[in-house]
Amino acid sequence: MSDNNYPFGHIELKWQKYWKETQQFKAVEDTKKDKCYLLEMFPYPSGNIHMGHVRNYSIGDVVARFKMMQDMSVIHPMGWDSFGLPAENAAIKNKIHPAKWTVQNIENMKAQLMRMGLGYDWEREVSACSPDYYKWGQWLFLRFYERGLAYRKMATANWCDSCITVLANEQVEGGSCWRCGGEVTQKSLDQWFFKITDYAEELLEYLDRLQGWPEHVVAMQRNWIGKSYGVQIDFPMADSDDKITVFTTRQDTIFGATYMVLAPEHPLVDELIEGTEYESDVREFVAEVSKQDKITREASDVEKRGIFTGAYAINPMTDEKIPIWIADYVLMEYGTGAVMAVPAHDQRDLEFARKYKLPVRIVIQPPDGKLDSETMTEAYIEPGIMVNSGQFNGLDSNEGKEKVADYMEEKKIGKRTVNYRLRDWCISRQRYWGNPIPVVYCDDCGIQPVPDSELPVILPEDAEILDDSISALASYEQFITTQCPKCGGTARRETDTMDTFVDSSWYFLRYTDAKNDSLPFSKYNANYWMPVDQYIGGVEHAVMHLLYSRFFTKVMRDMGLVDIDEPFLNLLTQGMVLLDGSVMSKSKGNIVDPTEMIQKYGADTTRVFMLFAAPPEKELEWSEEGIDGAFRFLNRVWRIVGKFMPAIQSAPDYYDAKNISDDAKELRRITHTTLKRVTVDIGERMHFNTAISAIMELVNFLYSINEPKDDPYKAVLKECLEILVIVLSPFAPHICEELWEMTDHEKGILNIKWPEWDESALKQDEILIVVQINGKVRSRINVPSGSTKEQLEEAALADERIKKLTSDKEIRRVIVVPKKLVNIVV
RNA sequence: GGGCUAGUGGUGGAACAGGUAUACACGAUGGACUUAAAAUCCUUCGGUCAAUAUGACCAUGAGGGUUCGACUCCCUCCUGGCCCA
Repeated sequence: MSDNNYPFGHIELKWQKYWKETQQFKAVEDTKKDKCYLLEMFPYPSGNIHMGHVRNYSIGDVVARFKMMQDMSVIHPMGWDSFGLPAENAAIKNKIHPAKWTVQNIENMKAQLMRMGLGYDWEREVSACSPDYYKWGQWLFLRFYERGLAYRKMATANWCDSCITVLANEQVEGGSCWRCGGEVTQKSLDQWFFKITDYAEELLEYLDRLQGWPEHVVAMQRNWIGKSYGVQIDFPMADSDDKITVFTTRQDTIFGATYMVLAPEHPLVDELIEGTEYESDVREFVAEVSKQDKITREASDVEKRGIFTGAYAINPMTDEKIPIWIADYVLMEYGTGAVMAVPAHDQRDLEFARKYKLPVRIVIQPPDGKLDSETMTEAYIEPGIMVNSGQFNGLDSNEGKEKVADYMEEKKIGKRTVNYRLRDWCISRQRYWGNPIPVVYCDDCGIQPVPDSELPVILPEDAEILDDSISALASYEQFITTQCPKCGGTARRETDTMDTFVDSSWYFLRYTDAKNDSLPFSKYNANYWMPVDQYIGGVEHAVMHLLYSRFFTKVMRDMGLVDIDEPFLNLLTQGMVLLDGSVMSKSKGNIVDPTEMIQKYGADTTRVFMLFAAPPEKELEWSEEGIDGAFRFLNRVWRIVGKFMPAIQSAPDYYDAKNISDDAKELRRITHTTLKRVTVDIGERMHFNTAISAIMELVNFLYSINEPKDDPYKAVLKECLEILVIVLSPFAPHICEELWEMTDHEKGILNIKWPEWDESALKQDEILIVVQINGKVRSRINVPSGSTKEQLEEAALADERIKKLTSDKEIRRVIVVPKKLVNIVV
């Protein structure tokens, strides 16, 4: 690198110091201004920032600076998602306490973010593992509990027999324990849940109002909630008074239900087999299935396994006796844990029926052609004409659906219901490094919430973390043993901690009032800043984090803490930064550290390079090719401003736009075109790569013009350079602050108002029109910019080349698109 | 397996509402400056055929379709990526 480059090291530190000292990014609740809440997902403090952070936070910073220059009251906070498993792993590996490890990492990463020149209001910093934050997480848990939204039930967790521990999902690798490689089974434990299903309908309904969200994220959430309309049908048992309730959306196929299938975990299973010849085989099968994880069980490419229970049910429509089976592909969590199997019209049922030689009966025929129940290998799942269905024969199956449901309701066989795929949120984690669930267990009084006055339940920092075979909390006696808040007797503390998704479900509200010590946040502040105007984060959070945050917001609204329905007005889901085709992650060891790049080229270059590489929502395959180009560009800006400095210093402040030379007019046109492109690209499209390329084009143009001689031209040039520095400043803030100061302006480009482009400056006298023959470009003509359709057609047909090419042909049609093209069809 | 998403020159990408495909940049090429190099500045660069030109044809993962006109809309397929409580 040569000495001719601009001195970025000196400049960047100078302005970072200036921003800090003058509190440029302090957020103020100013009711006279429009507010703008700009938020990027807070990072997990893993130790160093990575390229994904650089991308995410550069985007946010550009928008924040842009909004500030548009004279809005901007809040742009930052914090730390600082609870979670990696801290515990690091603790075991490096013999360092998670708290210490986390605090070190935060310090380090905070310095790195500052070195990037990112403008945050650090006074509002939030850290999930700090007691003054997790206290309010516990407080919220208790409010959920009071409202019946937090409850305990048995649920399965991943369990490693040789490590004698619960494993998080990410610790299970292909069905085996990540540490010992031993078999992972499913173990039932009492766990805490949040009743998100109570809000399923509202979470679904409000999706339509999220106009500022990408459609695909809305679609993912809609599918996740998975609302379906169907019927709950009671199937009486053949030999007892019991009944089995199933949920189906295809009640029109019930005449084809030739057997039933229960989930292995179904509570009725024990009863059905007890004391029968099938008992031992069934129990063995149930035990085996319990080891399998649910994704594999639901997958349609694995062979289904099942076993007959020996019991029969009655199909209430046909009065037939049908066998009851148990199979791995039915899950207790969905619907009622029991299904009526219609092999002719459900693929999984068909495969199962073929495997176990169960009867297949066609009850829907396609409109064209006929199915054969003996030979069919593909279930027919489309609508058709009902057959073998008693009084419903001949009906269209869609119509039949309603008729069957009506009949069932009338005969009290079943009733219409709505089913959701969404399940309640298990927030229990059998881990140490998380927010303790504020509950105690008393032998006499049962489950007792910890009183508000005793919050927070402090996570003991002196607990020993020996290895991860058992949660450090669960083995720490001083923590466990406590007094019952009700009777004062000896009681045990809950040792589960909360899922870290709980911490991230309301941190955006804490930012609005981060130092409040009597409430999670004040209603006034929350109402002033919320909702978040622009949320930016990785697409990998499209469902869970964003759904949980929406849920929390609605619950907090119902508690009266805040008046908004939805937390995030506009959402930008940033694409991943990939290396060799997969996400950069510590576990894969393919992290690229941005520090080196900042050292070598500076923060401005790093930011420009990152944003120029691709539009934000696209995934980005990492490559350093092009970093030189970004650096070269900033140097070109530096030099061209220097070159024209004398000219603009002698320029008058004003010019009459109607009275300037053609050259000046052209410069002015390009300047205002650039201003418009950048304003729209940042403010509306959020496409920073094209904004930067527009600025590059302006700079290229500046290199092609001559030294200005007359005063009006100098004044236009001065305006051009000012606009250049302003529009570049959100991307490369340090160099632009410096250039702004150098060109005789007062310090602090953030205090400048973002200029508005002059629409009249964009006009061109002549524009280029394409002339096509049969859709192929055959000529280009220059026409006055205001030409009418008729004038365009006339000019196109008068063109020499077009005349020649059409002379021996018959013109059938002429299509004229004003300002674009003329297409002649021959 | 389900859901979502992407595929354009040697490379990253542009084309915003169906209207000039390849802007901007990287890289490469040739040149200017220099004793030389770096830096800087300028030229050329999708493919095939041409060599007369405002030239022809082909090209946006593959194959079909709609249209005067398709990277863009529809159908089928192939290949990557993300998420799955």
